[in-house]
Amino acid sequence: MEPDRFKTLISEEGLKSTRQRAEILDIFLNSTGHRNLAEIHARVARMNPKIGYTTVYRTLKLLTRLGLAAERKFADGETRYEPTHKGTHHDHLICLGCGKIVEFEDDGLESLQNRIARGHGFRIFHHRMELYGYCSPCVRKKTPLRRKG
Amino acid sequence: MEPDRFKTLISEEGLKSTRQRAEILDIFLNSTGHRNLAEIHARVARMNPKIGYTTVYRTLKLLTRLGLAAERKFADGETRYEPTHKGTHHDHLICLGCGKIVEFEDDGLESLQNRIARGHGFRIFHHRMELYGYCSPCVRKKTPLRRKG
DNA sequence: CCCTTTTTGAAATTGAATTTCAATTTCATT
DNA sequence: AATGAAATTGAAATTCAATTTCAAAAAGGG
Ligand SMILES: [Mn+2]
Ligand SMILES: [Mn+2]
Ligand SMILES: [Zn+2]
Ligand SMILES: [Zn+2]
Repeated sequence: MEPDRFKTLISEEGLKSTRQRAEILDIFLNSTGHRNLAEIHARVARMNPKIGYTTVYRTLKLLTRLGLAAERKFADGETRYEPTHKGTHHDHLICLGCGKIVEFEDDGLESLQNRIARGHGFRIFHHRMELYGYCSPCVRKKTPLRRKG
Repeated sequence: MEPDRFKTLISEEGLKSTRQRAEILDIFLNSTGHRNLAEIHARVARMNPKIGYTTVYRTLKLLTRLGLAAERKFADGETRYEPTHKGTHHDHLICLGCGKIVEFEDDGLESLQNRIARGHGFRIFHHRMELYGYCSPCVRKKTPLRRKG
């Protein structure tokens, strides 16, 4: 996102455009997703050690409100953030071995969820769906299946 | 679960059978699911005010290890427990209006999840799937659609 | 530049989850 | 029934992320 578009977005909300917010957004958007606050703050602080943890916290909340960030809570319970610039909704495959997170999108899954909800008289607004298991490298590491000889 | 079967189960684990554990199990199994610790402890304390929060905490952890309880963390982040005596795996529909939780099971969903995981080279061990929306009474309350006249 | 409002950041607070530890209880063994 | 080692209990302490507080600093409209 260009700095100017962010300034506009910010001021449309009646908020002020600050150096801190711009820096945090920049760093956040240019890093890989699913990071917790401590990680994001560490990265921000490497660039500008004056920026406090609280400001990073508040800015990530703000970005979430603006739709630029998405808050995630996987099984470990920690709050993580990911940029939404990829735009579309997606769910997650999470490796219990190495922690790798793979994103996926499946229309069949989405429509099945809606069908199930409708079957129970629910009108769904969002869902949460995470698949926990082992990625193929980790499966290979764990189960040496059978060796030659 | 009969007290004797619990005693056996407990001692098979090399643990001791105590009055507290029996009481907590009894109360836990005879109440509706998805309760947080404070709620479970409150109910236990009503029966026996001598039993401490910590013991309830540890006992629920124990029951989870024994497979008699399942730990759940829905979107509010609080840890909740439900008895597993219904046995089978299920997922949840959660009403954002009234908090009602509806359980469902859908083989098609389960197999689709496995298919998706396999497609990404993952071997899945468990998953988490919650659908958030409004139940029909809450939908009716929120959107008075159209009135006669 | 001025003034009001917002923002910042260090420190304090909150609250659930977990650990500590001395006192108590269990239970296998006499 | 008494003994004693090992497990359990429960109040209090600790942990730790999340959130709030508040005085000082910065933004930005006029
Ligand atoms: Mn993602
Ligand atoms: Mn359930
Ligand atoms: Zn892996
Ligand atoms: Zn409802």
